[in-house]
Amino acid sequence: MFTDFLSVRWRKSANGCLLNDMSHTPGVRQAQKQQTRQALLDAGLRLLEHQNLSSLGLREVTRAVGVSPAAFYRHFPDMAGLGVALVGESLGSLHAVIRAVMAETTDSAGIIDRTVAITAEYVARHRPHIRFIARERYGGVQAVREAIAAELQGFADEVAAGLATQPASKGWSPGELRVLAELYVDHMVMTAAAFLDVAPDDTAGLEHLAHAARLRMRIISIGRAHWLDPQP
Amino acid sequence: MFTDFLSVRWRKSANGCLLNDMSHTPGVRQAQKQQTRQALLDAGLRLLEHQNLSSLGLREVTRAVGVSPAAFYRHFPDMAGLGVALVGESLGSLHAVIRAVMAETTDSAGIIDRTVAITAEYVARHRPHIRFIARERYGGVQAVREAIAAELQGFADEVAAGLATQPASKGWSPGELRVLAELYVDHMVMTAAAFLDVAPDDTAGLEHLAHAARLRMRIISIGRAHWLDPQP
DNA sequence: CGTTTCGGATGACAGTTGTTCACTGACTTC
DNA sequence: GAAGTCAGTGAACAACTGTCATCCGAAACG
Repeated sequence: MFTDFLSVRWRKSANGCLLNDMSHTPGVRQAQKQQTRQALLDAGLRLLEHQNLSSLGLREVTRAVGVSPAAFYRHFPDMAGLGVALVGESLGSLHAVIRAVMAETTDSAGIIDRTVAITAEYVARHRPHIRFIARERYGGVQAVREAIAAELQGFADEVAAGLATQPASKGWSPGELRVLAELYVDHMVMTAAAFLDVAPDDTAGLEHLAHAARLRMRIISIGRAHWLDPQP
Repeated sequence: MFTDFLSVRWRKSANGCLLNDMSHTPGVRQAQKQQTRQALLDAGLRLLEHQNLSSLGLREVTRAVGVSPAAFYRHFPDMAGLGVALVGESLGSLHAVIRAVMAETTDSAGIIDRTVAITAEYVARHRPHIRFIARERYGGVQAVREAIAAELQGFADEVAAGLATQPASKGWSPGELRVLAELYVDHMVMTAAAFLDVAPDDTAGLEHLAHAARLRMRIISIGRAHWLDPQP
């Protein structure tokens, strides 16, 4: 009954875009499949707010979704598989954000304020995702660790490319620029993780953390500006 | 039989130091207890190299030690209890190291080199402990997370106190100094975690990481030196 | 010496887990 | 409209988990 209702809903939208991207196996079947796949991901993420991926049970997830344990295998080979999928979901949308921030041409103080503000907002909007990333970055599941590391390296690549175009990078070798980019990325992760430790509605605590984050970025920024000065 | 052999061995050493420190309940009994307690900690740490604390089973640990599952409760109320004990064991000895490094009076470049070298050596010598800290810092067990956070805050306190005595800190407010100290501590943790990702015998990789760590510290150090410069 | 203390062993308890299997029935394709 | 695909089911499997009441025997104590 319920499934029927959903299938009709999905058939309509499938009719709307019949011959768009995927040629064969189009329509209701795949839509329903991706729907329960997404339900598994959502339930997993929710359960992971208070435990580690390595202690999250397969049955626990399927029970939360309301499907049989065996159904899990139609979507992921492992719990590690669900983990890597969650990494993509958590960090995938950040590439565009980073590119946008790096493309802005403002003064140093302005870009620091904006970076911290965007980080705070992103954490506020995707709390469980960020918590998952922080928790599993050095967690017990190798595949997930590697997926996160690859994603963060991608971020560092983009930041390094952005830094290279700035006039303030004159005199920096590519290797040094890469280290600076990684420092910025690690600082962003560190700040995001710190935001997780205060309640989402504790505006005073959040502002305190944001202030500290801006201060740290300013120190790094000043160090970058005086990098070529004669050393004492 | 095996227990008998051990008890005789311990009786001898207990006779050697009969009336030393603890007045009552002295000797063999406590020594044996602390011995298996340590065995539990060691086995736990070894098993935690490839998994998370929240997925580590009580029976798994006792099996590795060779004692019955019920014996675990004589030493820890929980697996979380074993976790907090491991935090103390991992980070306790670092306070002295940090104090020693902060007390040294060398030039900025020298202190950076030494800090990175000491970090690398400490990681090399206590690999499983550091891995445990990195893994559980944002892990799924609240008590352990809090224990780690408390220990790291203690480090930041000591670094802040050390920075306050340096002439380079003129013009810094206590709050700003505290942020700087936390930045140094976080950077140390970040560097230590990075060391874990390369093989212990990969000297080239280790030197590459150490080089990057020195570079990052130099950026921060320069930023600190020019903190009071008029901003452009 | 006898008595008490207590670290550890034993065995059982009720749950839970991951994985596999044949299967059903709605969607897809010809 | 018949044939095929395939997401999801239900049951069963062996293995495992944390916790408990109970007992044992060596160390500690008077």
